[in-house]
Amino acid sequence: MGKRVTLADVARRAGLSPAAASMILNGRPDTRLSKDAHERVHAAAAELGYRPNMSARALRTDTSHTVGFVSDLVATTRFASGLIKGALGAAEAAGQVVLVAETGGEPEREAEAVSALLDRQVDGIIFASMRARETFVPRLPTGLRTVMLNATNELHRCSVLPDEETGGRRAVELLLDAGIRDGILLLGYDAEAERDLFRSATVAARVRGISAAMADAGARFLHEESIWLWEPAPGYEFTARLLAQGMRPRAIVCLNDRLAFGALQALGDAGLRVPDDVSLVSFDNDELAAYLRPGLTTIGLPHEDMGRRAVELLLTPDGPPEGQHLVEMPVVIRDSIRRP
Amino acid sequence: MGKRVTLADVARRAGLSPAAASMILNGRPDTRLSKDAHERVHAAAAELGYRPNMSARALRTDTSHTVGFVSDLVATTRFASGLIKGALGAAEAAGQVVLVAETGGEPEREAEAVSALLDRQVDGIIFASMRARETFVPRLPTGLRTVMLNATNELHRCSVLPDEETGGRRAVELLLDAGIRDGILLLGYDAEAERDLFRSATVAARVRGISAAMADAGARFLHEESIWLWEPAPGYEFTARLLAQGMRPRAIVCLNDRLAFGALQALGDAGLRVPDDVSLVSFDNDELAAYLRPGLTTIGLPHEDMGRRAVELLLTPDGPPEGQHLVEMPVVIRDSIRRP
DNA sequence: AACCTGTGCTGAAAGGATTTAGCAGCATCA
DNA sequence: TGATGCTGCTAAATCCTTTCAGCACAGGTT
Repeated sequence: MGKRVTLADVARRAGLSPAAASMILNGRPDTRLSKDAHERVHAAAAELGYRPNMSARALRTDTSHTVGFVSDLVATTRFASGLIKGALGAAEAAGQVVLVAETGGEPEREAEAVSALLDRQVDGIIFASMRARETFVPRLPTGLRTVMLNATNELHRCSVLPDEETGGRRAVELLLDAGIRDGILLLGYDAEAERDLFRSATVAARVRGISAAMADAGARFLHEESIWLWEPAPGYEFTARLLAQGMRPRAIVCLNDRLAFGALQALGDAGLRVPDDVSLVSFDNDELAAYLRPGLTTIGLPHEDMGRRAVELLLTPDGPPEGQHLVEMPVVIRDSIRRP
Repeated sequence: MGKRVTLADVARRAGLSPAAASMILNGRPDTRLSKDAHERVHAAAAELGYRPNMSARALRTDTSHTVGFVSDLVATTRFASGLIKGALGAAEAAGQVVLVAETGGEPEREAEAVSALLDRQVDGIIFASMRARETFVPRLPTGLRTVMLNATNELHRCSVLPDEETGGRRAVELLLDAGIRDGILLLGYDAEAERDLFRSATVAARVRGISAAMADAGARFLHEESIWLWEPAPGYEFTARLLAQGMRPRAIVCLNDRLAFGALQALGDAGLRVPDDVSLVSFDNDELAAYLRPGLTTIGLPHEDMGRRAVELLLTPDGPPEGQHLVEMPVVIRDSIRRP
């Protein structure tokens, strides 16, 4: 029953050919169809509630108004879903729809996912990564639009990344603005980490920004503690140990919120109050950061903005512009830095 | 360059008509094509790396091997992305691909999203909800397959829900198994909450299971504390107040992990140790639950299983079977319940 | 009168798969 | 010998949209 309305139905009702109706509905510029014809077609389309059949259109034009989103991980972190959410929003705004695939980072699944998307004639593919910065991408037909999201690739040069360097600067600046220049402890930087595929580029840039801001202020860290695993437990242990050694920092920069969580507990156990005795600033704006008391002031990862940006770049009329597109990291002020 | 391989190419190479090739590749049962023809076609397809054009197929058959996933919220909780992840996995296993749309729960966006999916001839739509149990669904063409995920709807009778009642029982049973029958405190139940659209059904079933298990064991709660906002701060405050009043529970059942987080802090501040002095069990298996020390023993929400299940139901050959399909909640044992 | 030039529109093909109807050849049967 | 049935395959229509080539007519030139 109730078959879908086709272009032919619209054309018939407007007393025109499907060809004319098609041109009019697509707003072809150079056509010579009368004003009257335009009105009749639009009226007919509206009255019948016509919606074009995307499969037919895709078959003919090889564009589906659909973008592919291939991610190594989807559910593990809020980061991943933030990227997707941003992408969905931008796609919706552009009248597109998003095909999502998860690959676990396995090249075979990735190749299969890409094939499945190409079978459906997606207009472009976003490759998002949660774990590796330089990311594997299967061979693709030339001319396919691609954007690397939180990732880079030799062959696919348009990528969207958080502006970690500026973010790093901001963290330090927050402390400086609070009048803290000395006695700052850095928690989490690991020279080894730079060689790690996962966070190498991220961490390097973040630390670069931190160092630059310190240097600009003519300040030096009281101590830099390398920590491999950025989780609450090590954060707790290292902080507790330093405190036990008699170190009395005025502030701690933690390279992520989970370390900060641990540090916060250790400070509490040592009878030190945040932010009165010690200020704390960290990175990521983890869900955690809002739960803690005091709430963590943190430099957030701009998940949604990045996802949004990726779609916008993908749909740029002339194709995605090459280059690293840096997205500003939000400064989330809570209560872990003392008021000046 | 390098145009895609079409069915006609395969047929030509196999020395047959496209019709024959189509039947063979689709494994039509009643056809009378020779064994030899079968082999030639499959060989040709493999050699050329043929992949069918889904748009063409969809145009002809009105099936796209694509499922729609319409969700009110995508990024807010791990719950949402877990549902998606599960759906993606099951879809991949079934050779399908997933079109995701987010609506914010707004009927207009929802209607638009559904239209966009129907334009692409999806084989069915999953309606997922994070916030409302009885969920709005726009009018749909008859015959479209639908599954409600973490939601219910009058007209669309196939839904997937967590088995909260059994989950509630499990929580209590964990305490009973640890030899704790008395001095149990219930934190979070709110009679008012039952009337709240969001978690009404969930909470009601959860509490029903808890009560049933207690009754079965002939046990009664030491105290039941209603808390409206299930966040760490209220968890802390209510627990601290009860302790200050001199209450000394042997165990606390928290209706979610965030409350438990607060309770844990309050217990610590009062000098009580978990699990030695007080055992703690809660719900949701929030990210938080693993971070805390001790790790929270919790009854998890089976996000991924639910997402997976929804796709499986959607693709059931005879259409999604009506009814409430309950998914078992996992018991996540950590260290917040004392060993017996 | 023949020739252009615009104007406003249409016919038909194309895109790639599926599916129905049916053709040719051969064997069987009466 | 003609009818019948089976086997193995193909021609052509169909799904719906887009797009190229071009038709018919009006009005203006030469």
